[in-house]
Amino acid sequence: MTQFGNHIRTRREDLRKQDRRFSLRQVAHRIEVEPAYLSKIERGDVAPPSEATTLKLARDLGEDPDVLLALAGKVSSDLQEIIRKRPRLFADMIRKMKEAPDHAILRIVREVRDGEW
Amino acid sequence: MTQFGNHIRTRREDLRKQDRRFSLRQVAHRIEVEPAYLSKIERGDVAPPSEATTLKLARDLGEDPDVLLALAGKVSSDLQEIIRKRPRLFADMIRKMKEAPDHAILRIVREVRDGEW
DNA sequence: TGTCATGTATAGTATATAGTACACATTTAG
DNA sequence: CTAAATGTGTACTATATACTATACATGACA
Repeated sequence: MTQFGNHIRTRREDLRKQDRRFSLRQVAHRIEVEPAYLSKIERGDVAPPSEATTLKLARDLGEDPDVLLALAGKVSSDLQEIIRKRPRLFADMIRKMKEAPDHAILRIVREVRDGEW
Repeated sequence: MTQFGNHIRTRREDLRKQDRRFSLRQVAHRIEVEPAYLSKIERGDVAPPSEATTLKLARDLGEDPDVLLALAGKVSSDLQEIIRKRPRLFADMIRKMKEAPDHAILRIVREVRDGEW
């Protein structure tokens, strides 16, 4: 199950149909890794790259960073920091939200955005 | 700033006043690490231990696992998994909650617990 | 006063993480 | 038809992570 590799290879090839600059080599150059390495990543020959490299990749391919990190089996370090500052509170909240349907969570996000406190 | 080490040394020594079984060596034995290693952890001579070892330590010392993991600079892998399953939703929510005061978050936890969806 | 438990210093190890470097065969484009 | 660009196979490497093993000095206590 090399979700990550398949995903970015598909995405890159899609973009490439419109824009030749999305060759493996050119993407690799822009995100500053060796072409051979990106090749191995796309084919699932190696584990997904570091957070930093994943984020560059997300930007280059126009993908959601959190989604791409999730596919890489990671959670953004800025989120982790937020949790670590109030571990009990956030751990509790997240575990409770585990079973909540999307719309319930969305409603909460909306409420908080509207500054309900 | 070796928060983790200081914290568990203090905690262990506190417990020890009531119970001789909280010597460094005996705790180390129960959580299945070498005494020398636990010693170095407590003095901040090495980085905090793995998640698994931190959890054993939390149990032995009667501490909140999420808090101890936070002091170790980590976030519980079960929380990470929850986030990774719905990355956009949870990333959004957590970032919005960053500025929210504790009582606002507590209210939300309560609402969700009461099954408001 | 000897022995038993305690904490620690020193040295070493296995595994994972995150890549680089280079050569090579194949496609693509002028 | 050839020069450049493309993707990939192979062989390394540096650094971090997470510890173990052994030996030793110190203090308690019976």
